[in-house]
Amino acid sequence: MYSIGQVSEMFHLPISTIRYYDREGLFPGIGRQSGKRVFSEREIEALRVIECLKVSGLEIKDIKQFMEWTQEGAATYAQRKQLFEVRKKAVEAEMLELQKTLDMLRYKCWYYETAIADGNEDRINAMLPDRLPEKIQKLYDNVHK
Amino acid sequence: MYSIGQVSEMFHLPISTIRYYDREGLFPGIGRQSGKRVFSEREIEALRVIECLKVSGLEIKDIKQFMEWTQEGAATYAQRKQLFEVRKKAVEAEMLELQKTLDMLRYKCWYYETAIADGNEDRINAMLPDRLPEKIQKLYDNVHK
DNA sequence: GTACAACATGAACCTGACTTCAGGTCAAGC
DNA sequence: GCTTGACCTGAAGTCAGGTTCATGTTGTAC
Repeated sequence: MYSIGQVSEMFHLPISTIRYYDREGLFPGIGRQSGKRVFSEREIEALRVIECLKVSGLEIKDIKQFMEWTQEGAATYAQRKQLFEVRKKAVEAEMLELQKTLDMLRYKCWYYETAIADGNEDRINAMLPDRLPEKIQKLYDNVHK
Repeated sequence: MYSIGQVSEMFHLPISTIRYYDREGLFPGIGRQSGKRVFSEREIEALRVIECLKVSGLEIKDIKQFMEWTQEGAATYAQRKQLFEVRKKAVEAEMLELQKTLDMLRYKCWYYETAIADGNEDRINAMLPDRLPEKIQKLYDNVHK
């Protein structure tokens, strides 16, 4: 059993954020002791799931929906599973986009390294768009296709 | 040379967004023809960089800063290179976090698959926290450490 | 019994990134 | 010359996800 302050430290979240989550219904049925929130293992796991779903791109109101489903027991197993399947696909797609972004960043790093070495962009411009060093050409093509 | 409408289609961005970017200074020195914005290869490449930097987590005002650097020529090569290096590290860190998120999502998918098969969570709870199937145990440990 | 830290509340405020709105310009086709 | 479509503007509105504020309560330490 933890106080809001302890949870704040455990998850490196401001207290105001945790209270905001509670206000938004992310801890349905959280316990109270003389007015103070009591975080049990249930709420701790809820927070782990909240972090996960947030990173996956889910909005707070949809996380609330999920938390309501967990209150309804076995009847909502299927919905809950589907939610995680959908999030899994979203994260996989996001990773592909980040991979492409990384290629652009790597290309730009090479670009400015070269520009710094040359003192200008003339030599690079002469190589564009299809006479770049092999590895760099791949990055360039991947992003400028 | 493209009109704002053509650029909107090319990048699947609302016209209002492109105008907003211009208002925020993301196309310094963009051309005009009888009042209308003219997007040349310069602005097209700018938009590719904008998308990249946005995905990497950079804010609009910092992208504006970068665009100003590109106006200043060779004097800012070093700053620009460093910006991309920093973004590269940020994206690499983000990918690590997404990888962890994916492990949580995979664990939860297994969890609900199993709960659906069993009709309840009793058998799963009996396996927790360290008697899960080997592959699942790894996901679980990775997330609940 | 009073000071203090840690909690509580509702309401207002903030920020970033857009979007919408009301009204105006411009070139092309009829 | 009028309509139409594509463009323009500044100002205001929206939305998510918090944060801040003013004020109040509670349990413990001195």
